[in-house]
Amino acid sequence: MTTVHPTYYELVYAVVRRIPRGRVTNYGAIADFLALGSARMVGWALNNCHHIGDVPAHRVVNRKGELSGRNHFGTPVMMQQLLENEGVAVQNDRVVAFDQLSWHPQELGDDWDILC
DNA sequence: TGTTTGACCACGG
DNA sequence: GCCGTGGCCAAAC
Repeated sequence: MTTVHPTYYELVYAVVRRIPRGRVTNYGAIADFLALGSARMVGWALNNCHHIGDVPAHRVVNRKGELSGRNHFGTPVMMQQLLENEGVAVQNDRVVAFDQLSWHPQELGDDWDILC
């Protein structure tokens, strides 16, 4: 591991940590905000998020609002339970009123680059 | 070093 | 409105 500067994972994790409680976002929004890589890359990064432990990956869903990553949690229902615990209604492995709960990283403000 | 693989997205048919 | 295809970029093999 010679690379010392923040990896792409770090950026993704940082954004995911900033997702407000009770809100959800999608992979494309994160990738678009970072202006790096692609939505696939975000999913790939989240695949390794278990290595971190404090990343609320359950707040990240695909563009359709489906819990596409539920299979990567301990149990398939864990992701849904976590969301419901935050007040996010989930039904049929899909976030209800996803359009309303959808959140974009740009909501953080222009100071994000500095915070990073 | 080239190929394969992803928790995706947009587009066209 | 569903299905196939291409694009995207970084890690693993």
